Amino acid sequence: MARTLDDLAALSGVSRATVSRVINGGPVSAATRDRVLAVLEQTGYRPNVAARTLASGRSGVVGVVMHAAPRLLFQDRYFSQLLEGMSDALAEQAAGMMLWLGSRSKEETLDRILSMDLLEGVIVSATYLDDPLVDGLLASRLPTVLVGHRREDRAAGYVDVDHLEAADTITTHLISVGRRRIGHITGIRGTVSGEDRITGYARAMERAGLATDELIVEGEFNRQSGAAAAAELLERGVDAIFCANDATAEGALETIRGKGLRVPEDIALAGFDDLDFAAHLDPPLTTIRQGVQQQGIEAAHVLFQMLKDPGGGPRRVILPTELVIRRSTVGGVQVR
Amino acid sequence: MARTLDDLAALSGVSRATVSRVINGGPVSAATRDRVLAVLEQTGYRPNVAARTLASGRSGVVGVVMHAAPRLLFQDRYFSQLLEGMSDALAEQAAGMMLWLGSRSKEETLDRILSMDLLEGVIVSATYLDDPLVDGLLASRLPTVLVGHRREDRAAGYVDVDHLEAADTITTHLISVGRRRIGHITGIRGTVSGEDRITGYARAMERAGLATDELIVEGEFNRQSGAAAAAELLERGVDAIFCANDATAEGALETIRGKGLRVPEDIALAGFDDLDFAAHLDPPLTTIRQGVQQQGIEAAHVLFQMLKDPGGGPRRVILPTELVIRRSTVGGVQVR
DNA sequence: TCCACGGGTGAGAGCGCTTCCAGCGGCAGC
DNA sequence: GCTGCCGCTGGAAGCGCTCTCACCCGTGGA
Repeated sequence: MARTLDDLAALSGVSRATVSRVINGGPVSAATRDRVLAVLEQTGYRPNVAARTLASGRSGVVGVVMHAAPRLLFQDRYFSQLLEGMSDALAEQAAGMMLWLGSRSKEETLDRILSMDLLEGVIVSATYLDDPLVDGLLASRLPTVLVGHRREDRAAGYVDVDHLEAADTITTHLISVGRRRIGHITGIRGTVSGEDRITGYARAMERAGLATDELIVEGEFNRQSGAAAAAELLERGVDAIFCANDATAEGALETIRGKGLRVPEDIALAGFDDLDFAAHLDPPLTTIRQGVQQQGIEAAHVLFQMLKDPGGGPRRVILPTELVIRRSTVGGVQVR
Repeated sequence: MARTLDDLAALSGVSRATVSRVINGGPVSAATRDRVLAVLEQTGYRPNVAARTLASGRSGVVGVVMHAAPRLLFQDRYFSQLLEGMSDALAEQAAGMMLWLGSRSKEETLDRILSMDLLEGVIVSATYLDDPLVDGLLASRLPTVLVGHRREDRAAGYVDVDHLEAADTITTHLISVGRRRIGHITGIRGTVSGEDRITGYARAMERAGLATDELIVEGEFNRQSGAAAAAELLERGVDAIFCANDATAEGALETIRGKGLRVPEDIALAGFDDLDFAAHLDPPLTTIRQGVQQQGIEAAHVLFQMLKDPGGGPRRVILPTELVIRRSTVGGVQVR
């Protein structure tokens, strides 16, 4: 089996340079091209990635960085869905993807990625507003796409959903079903999604002329914090709770029922994410569906775009969300 | 900032070869070594991976292959935990990891991995007994470690847990609490874990002199199939069900309670995996805990071992499992 | 004092590929 | 018929590193 360009050149009776041109789309006469292509086909030749990278700087390998705390990382399906989406989209055009999870410090991870000198671009999932890893990548000359983050000030591409708008929508839904004392259990402070959802909630409340004093309690995107925060809100008196994500809502639900209260008759409950279990809660949870897998796919496409047309400026994509109304906010009526 | 070996050589007043020796541990006088190390430190030099790979064949990059159907892939935390374990272990010694999920056909994936010519070794998570991807990797000269699979016939390293023994243990536990008509809802046929768990179950039953006729129903490792299979088993009459995994058990639980039966009074229920939710079911589920993350870590270590000592023959690791007894098999008594 | 030896070092040849540059032949224009 | 141009092609120079080989020099034995 032919392994190197020289072998192929010999087999097809042309020079190595010409074979390289055929592979990379350089100017070659039709006759020569056909001949070489035939040999290429028949030998099943694949270029050596290391050599190609060394000579040209293009490797076809892109990096994916998901530097989150282990307990956050794969706790829900967010990162895995993202990964699946990216993998599918990258499979079409890239040679492979290198993955960095949070096994090292951010500085160390950044250092390794940059010094690798192998990557053509990076997709980084950033959950926190401030992230030195993101800063470092953006400061480098490595084409970078952010997922779940927005930086207006830089030449970075990004993909995100409009948390603010979605939070506004679901809060407005709660208002529309007659709730007035609507509490909010936040996500982790300092995260993009956490902060944006707070803002969206506050905006909807304000527009409706409703107060939010004492109605915002800090959570941590998980069941335990949801349960604790819900207890606090119940004490302060609420008729609805919008939780920063589904896991938080699950915790809140436990607390609410533990106190002998009914959902949604006494307390309407809403989440965010529409994870698998949301539809299986009792009652099924009203929530916001965001196409996480689609975000992964889009991120890959944005990166390809940036690689293909480096001068074209960064591309920004905001994906739509969907309000999924279930019985936790509109009891009695059978929805979905 | 110094970027190439030549720069470093100039800076430290030695030849490129000597700098390379310092980096790679060749014979160098102490004085020279110290001098070069100082420069190395101060410049923060990192070797170019592509060039190093091209010249030596060693890249420090290992491949991780998880070629499963999307619905299987990250449905539960199995693959993500595996990934986290590997990532942590690889971080210590490898430059990076390339990931392949099931976005392409197995043939295409295999082809890409092999032609990449960049990887030092591969860790492949194989769920099915027969897998052309595994065959192809083993047939190549690429050092390969299997996770969740055993091949006695080849020079492959592997890491696995003893499903058979574990299934025997949990079945024996059901017997020891007085059950006699113990049904088994299998995993997907043809998977290593599915088949081994059947065998373990059958072995325990046989040893106790209990029949298994009509007591084995095929499942698919998920809730839906568990619910359906349980219905069938209940019709045939059972006093206990051992499910091939926790998700299956969750489905079975729904069916059992749907028929107005009590767990464990009427039907004792056992699962396998000890996923997060197992402890939160009502009643909490007796199951087998397997250290998935640990499997990932071990797999990385086995691979490093093989890379360090290629002649040393493959290493095989079987990790222990743990029987976690909860109220789904021993109601009344408060366990855990 | 001479020779054999060996640890430490540098020169240089690649690894497989891309890409610049020069050259070749054929065609149009004069 | 000769020059000029242009499209293709091959030669060759690297990309940054590893590793073999030869060499240098200092040491110990004869």
